[in-house]
Amino acid sequence: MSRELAKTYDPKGIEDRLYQKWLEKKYFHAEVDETKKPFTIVIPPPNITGQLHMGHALDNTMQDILIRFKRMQGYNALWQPGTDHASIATEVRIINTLKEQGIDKHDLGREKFLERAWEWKKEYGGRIISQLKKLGSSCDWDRERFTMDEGCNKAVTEVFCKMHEKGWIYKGARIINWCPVCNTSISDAEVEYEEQAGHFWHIKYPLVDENGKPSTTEFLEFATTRPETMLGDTAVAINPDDERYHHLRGKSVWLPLVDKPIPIVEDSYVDMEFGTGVVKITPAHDPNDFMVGQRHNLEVINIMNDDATINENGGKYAGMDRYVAREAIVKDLDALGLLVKIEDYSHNVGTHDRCHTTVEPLVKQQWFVKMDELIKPAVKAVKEGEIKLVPERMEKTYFNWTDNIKDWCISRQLWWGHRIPAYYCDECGEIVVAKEAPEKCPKCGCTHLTQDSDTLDTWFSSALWPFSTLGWPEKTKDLEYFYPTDVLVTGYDIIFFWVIRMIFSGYEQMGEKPFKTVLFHGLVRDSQGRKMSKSLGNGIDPLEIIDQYGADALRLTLITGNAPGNDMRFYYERVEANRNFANKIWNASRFIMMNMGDEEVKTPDASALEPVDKWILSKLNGVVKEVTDNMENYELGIAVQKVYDFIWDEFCDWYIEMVKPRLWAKDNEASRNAALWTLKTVLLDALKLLHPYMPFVTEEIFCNLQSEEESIMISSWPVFKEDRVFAKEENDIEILKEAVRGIRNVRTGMNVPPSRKAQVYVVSENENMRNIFEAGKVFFAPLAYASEVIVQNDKSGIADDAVSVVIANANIYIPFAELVDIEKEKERLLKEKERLEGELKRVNGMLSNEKFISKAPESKINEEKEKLAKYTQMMQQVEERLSALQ
RNA sequence: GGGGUCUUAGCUCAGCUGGGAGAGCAUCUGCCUUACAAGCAGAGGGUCACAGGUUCGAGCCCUGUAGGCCCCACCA
Repeated sequence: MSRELAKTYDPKGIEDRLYQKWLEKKYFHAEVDETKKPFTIVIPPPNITGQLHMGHALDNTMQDILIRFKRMQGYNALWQPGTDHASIATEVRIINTLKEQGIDKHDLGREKFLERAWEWKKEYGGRIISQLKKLGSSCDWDRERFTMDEGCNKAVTEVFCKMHEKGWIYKGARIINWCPVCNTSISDAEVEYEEQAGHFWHIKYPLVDENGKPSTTEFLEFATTRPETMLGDTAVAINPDDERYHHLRGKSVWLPLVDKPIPIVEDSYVDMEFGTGVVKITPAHDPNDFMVGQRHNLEVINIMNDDATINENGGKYAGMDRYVAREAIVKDLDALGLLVKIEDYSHNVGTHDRCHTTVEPLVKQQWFVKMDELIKPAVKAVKEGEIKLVPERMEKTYFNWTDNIKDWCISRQLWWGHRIPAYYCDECGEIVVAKEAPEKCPKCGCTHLTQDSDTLDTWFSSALWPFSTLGWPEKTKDLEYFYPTDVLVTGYDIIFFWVIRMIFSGYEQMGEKPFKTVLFHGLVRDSQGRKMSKSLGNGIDPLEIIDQYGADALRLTLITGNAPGNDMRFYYERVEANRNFANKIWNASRFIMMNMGDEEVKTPDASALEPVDKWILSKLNGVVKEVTDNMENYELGIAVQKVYDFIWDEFCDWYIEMVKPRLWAKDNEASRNAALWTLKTVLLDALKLLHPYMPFVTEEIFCNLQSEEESIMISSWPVFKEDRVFAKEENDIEILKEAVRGIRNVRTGMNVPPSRKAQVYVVSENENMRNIFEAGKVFFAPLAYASEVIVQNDKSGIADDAVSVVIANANIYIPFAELVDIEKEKERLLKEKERLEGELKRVNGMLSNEKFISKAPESKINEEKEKLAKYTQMMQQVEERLSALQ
């Protein structure tokens, strides 16, 4: 059999081939299996309009890591995939495409429009899925769902009708946020506040005199940022405690331009300290004014059309755009002498998060979800730890929202989405909410009923995603087995839109949480820390990175050096470093395979294992535990860092170098076999630990290394083994490593080329130390560039001017004769002495502190005592050396 | 206005429940040593933002200050 591997790892070709194999073998597929414990993740469904960006890449890499980890641990792992119809985002895209063809949405008509939308879905819905596959995502594609497929539609209708019956979904005229460009209402969560430079118009309204006419002498002054809304003013308000205006109680002012009197009302909402302490009240176009209006029974006059032009209530301004009307009104007020002054003013303006149009608050009939009761179990669940948020601080954000919850406006004046299952009787106006269109009106019996033309907020269906995808409202086996799901992985930016809504929906519909843990990640930013955005053009395409460096390198880059919930910056240099890591493992494996050749590696007797073998096995054992623990705690960055360090530093840089002489020696088959077996065993376990992070390179090596195994992704996760703890060997090898490092250090300090070998004397009165070095000679010699290693218990036969390296309980001498510069050597030893003095001072300081002795734990005290002994001993050696050089 | 978060090596960031400061990149010096130059061996570089406090002991816990970022609220 041939085990030839290319000299560098090239992910191209390999990745697609392996992914295809996994698909064919159905490794991603999960079925209900009562003999196994389920582990479930539902994907945050990407928009059908979407293209894979770094946020998706991060989100899905994290999910894939968790799913692969649990699958290897023996869980029945289901990663439920699907896509979101993304009502408004998709509708806007289609409208724009139509516009390019010169077609208006309304000319096309609803039915034809929806046909186009479905075509769009067919064309682009699959794009993001194929991109997720490039990443290596091990979703169960057989279960792919869509928020507007038959099952999800059923779930939506079911929930709407149920909640309506319960009175938790209602229709009413409330003040809502209106987007004049998208022509629809939007929820509070969709409003994004932007700081904008504007003006503050100081205006005065004349008081109404005894004759019911506007006074020419008395005025009430106030300021506004939106003068055009005055057309809908139905009062001005003052604070009831404001003595400056007490003489105006019960009076009215004259609303100019509209020419009618409006009352002065008293309301504590008015801040006396701000401006003149007078506020104009426009109930139809400001949320606060709306509430004031309700308290004082004020008339609500809507002055705007859906496209934000002034309507017939605006008199001569009717037909003007809101900003045109603003200018005209200011001009007219000025002409009347009612404009006091104009100030520059910077304030926050609500905009639509999709199109950034300034939203217009206005009063309209809409459908709402009543939140006060619904939210309660969702609050309780997080408060009591029933649902865990990772990192924990996200709870603050969560509660900030739940504590200030307002009813959720769910109706949208859009076509692409779930149509509201409400029907209106054309004759008597009766409203019927039902799963099926009613044949006739239950009130008047007529057969002319029209369905509500609105659709639902896109988040209404995604709120049901964790159970609608498992078959709800049917009582399916999947639902029973896989629900509640285990982890939800998502960005903290959609905690309000989605996470909270899934939680309350889960409790309300299922009577059970939708997931046990929410793992949040942050944003992937560019190298300068800016958000990646289309307008800045600073986005980095994950697919290009995959093409250039491989999916494994990309995945590792997104995971390393990052704690949960934190934003991260993206650097090409880091991808490169991770690509190099893939290559490093590739070459280590190549080395092992080359040495294995075609021979069979037998499991050695325990006695055949040498100290180095036990050392690396013991180290690996520790890493297995650390990695597993960190992954259980969702510390993916720390976990993979441990694997990385172990593979590169311990395994490649030390262990492989240490066993080379044994592999090349022809005379000791048992030792060679033990080394090969250890190499293979450690590599295989390390590959398994790495597999969730770097699925492709690990699979390729795994299968090359042992052709009879079909896949690493269905192999079992390594476990900590008590019988592989070798404390003594771990300790002994560390001593040898320290000695090697010391020798290398001295040599480079003297510019000795590696090619110049020298004798190395190890002198120790300690028998154990001598044994350690004797046993390690085979590899110690080449690592320390020694021509010969001589271990003895005294200094006999060693030249006084030999270079020395001091380690605890031993002195190492390298007689370099002509290369040694006595002065430099003294300098080096003095520096070492200085270092030891510092250490001793610190240790002595601690140990002579009575409070430390009485309060610190015993283990800590013993630790320091051991150090004291070690440093004292080393100090003695250094001093001896110094005096010998005098 | 409320809340969160960050400030650690030249850069980007780790640092879990408090017990002698780490990584990658960058810089410098040697090396083509029969897996890997996408590599190997070594080196330099940090009053852990500042000021207090708790503690035998603080990068880590508490309080305050300064600066950055984010979220929420929205005084018209």
